Amino acid sequence: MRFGTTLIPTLKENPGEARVESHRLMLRAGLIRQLGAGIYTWLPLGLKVLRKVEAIVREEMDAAGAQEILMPSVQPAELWEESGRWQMYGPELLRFQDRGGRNFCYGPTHEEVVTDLARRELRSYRDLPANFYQIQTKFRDEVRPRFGIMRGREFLMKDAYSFDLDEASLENSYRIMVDAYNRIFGRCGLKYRAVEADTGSIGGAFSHEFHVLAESGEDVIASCDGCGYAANLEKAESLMPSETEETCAHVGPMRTVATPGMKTMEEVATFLGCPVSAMVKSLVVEGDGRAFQLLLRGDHELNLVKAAHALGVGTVVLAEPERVTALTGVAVGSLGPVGGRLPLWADRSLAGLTCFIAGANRDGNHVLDGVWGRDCPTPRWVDIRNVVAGDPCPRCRVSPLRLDRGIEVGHVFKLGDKYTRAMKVTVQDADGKERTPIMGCYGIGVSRIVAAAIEQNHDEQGIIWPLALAPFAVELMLVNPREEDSMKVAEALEKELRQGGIDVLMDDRDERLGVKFKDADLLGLPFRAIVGGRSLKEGTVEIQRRGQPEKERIAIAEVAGVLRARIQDEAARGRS
RNA sequence: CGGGGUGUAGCGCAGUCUGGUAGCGCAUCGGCUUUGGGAGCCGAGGGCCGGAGGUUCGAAUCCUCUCACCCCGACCA
Repeated sequence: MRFGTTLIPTLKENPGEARVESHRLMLRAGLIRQLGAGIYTWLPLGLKVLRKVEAIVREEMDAAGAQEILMPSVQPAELWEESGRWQMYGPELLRFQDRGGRNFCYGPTHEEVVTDLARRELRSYRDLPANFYQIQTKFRDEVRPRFGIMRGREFLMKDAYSFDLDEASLENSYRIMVDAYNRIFGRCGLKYRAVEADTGSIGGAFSHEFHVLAESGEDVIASCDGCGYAANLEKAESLMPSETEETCAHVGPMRTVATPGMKTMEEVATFLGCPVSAMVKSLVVEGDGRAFQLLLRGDHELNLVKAAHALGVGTVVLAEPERVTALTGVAVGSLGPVGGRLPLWADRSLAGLTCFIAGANRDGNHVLDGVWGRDCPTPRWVDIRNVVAGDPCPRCRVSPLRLDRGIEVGHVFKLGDKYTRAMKVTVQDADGKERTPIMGCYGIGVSRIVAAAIEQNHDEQGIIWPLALAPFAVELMLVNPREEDSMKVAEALEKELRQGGIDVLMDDRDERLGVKFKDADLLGLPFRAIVGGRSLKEGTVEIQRRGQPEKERIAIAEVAGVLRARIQDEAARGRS
């Protein structure tokens, strides 16, 4: 491909709206252009990258025995009513009507469609296990699209759905997908981590997320360098403290002190001269029509997902301050465990406090030297907080947990019979009995991988593509395209490389060399060959690896061979 | 959804407070020079100042409405 005749609109200046490096660089390198909030056009170079990711995903899915299909992006509401999600799904679901007033949605996911396919086409246990996948455009009307392609509303996703007769078979299908995912992300040249994840409202035994590690990631993942445990923050467990903490020198009788006008934990802690970690904060949540008072150490954060599990309710929401007062008779700042109206559920970490400081359930007052079971009912000890860096690993109980940020690029989980049951999928088993298959579902954010790869691979000058994702392996730069000799050498080299199966972008523009260098750095193609000028006079071509400063002069006749060898070498190392 | 911000040339921005016929840099086009890391000089083209309504002799500028995009928040009492 020639630079001069391809739409590669590079930008010298930083676009104002971009907040993360991948977004900035994708705009500056001319990979994408925004059409609306969270909606982007892929320009030629960006599309090349997207296709590379797609190809890797497709190869590995095929190799794992999954069958590619393509389902409609527009889906009739009836299917969603059958599964119950027409009501359950919130405003993220883009709904609209056809000319006859019939309801449709633009698919944010395809469980309903694939399940409908399964009930029509799968008859016998001999048709199982089956795994269908597609690579398709999805639309989710995100509350707040941001970071360019990273969290767009429209995006390209690979989604796969497996059907098995029993749990053991599903286990196997699931494992095959996890293996395939590891190969996919490895081949993409990404530093990633597979983590245990919450299964959400769908339930099911377990679930894994695949995260590309990056500072700008929106998710937090906890991991243990000692034993390899890794989980996202929603899921990561905290342990019951093994020893009690001496929070009071002498445990005396409980006292009440006035803390007029103090609203935050910090204000009260400062006033009382005690650490925030010795204080107990109370939060009121509601779920399934019931209200609960949750207790946490002052320096800990509530985890709503874990709280929902602990309380045995579907979802929980934090009550508004007015609602809290209505339920408890106290303003939020003075809520506490002593003499309250609501059932108490406390994070396990509080079991380690010999005594506590908390709101007094009287406006403007706090209690000191409270003791569980003496001054208030002993709460139920549950795991409802976010883990923090340094917490002991819940699995090996030895090493400390570390927290990293990640970009979720893959998610696999077992669906069970949620959809097959709701939509009445059955097959006959060997005994001729009707059985309901169970499902697994496996997603990869194809377009998000492009952004994640850039997030992980760039410098001040621009992108540094992993070889496997680079739109071209080589940029062939002509110092002066008007020189006939240079052009001849470059064209011969381009032809030779192409015949060797290597993608080449030739910068044949009649621009100043500096412009071409800057653009080359920005585009970040792995290898660069510079034809012309002083090196050509001595019969050589300069080659350079993006990200490394050295340039090498190689005899013209050998350039293609050297480049091919380097590329093959890197590709081989990338796969191992 | 709540709060804040911004819409002016392809891109980045000034001009808005204090109304007076729209500007800068980059990019684009032409000419000359230059040519190994975003060149210099000369010249040129390009604007429904997001949209609608209003106030005024006169509106990018003031008022009302509206649309779009961006940011922050939507758990810490």
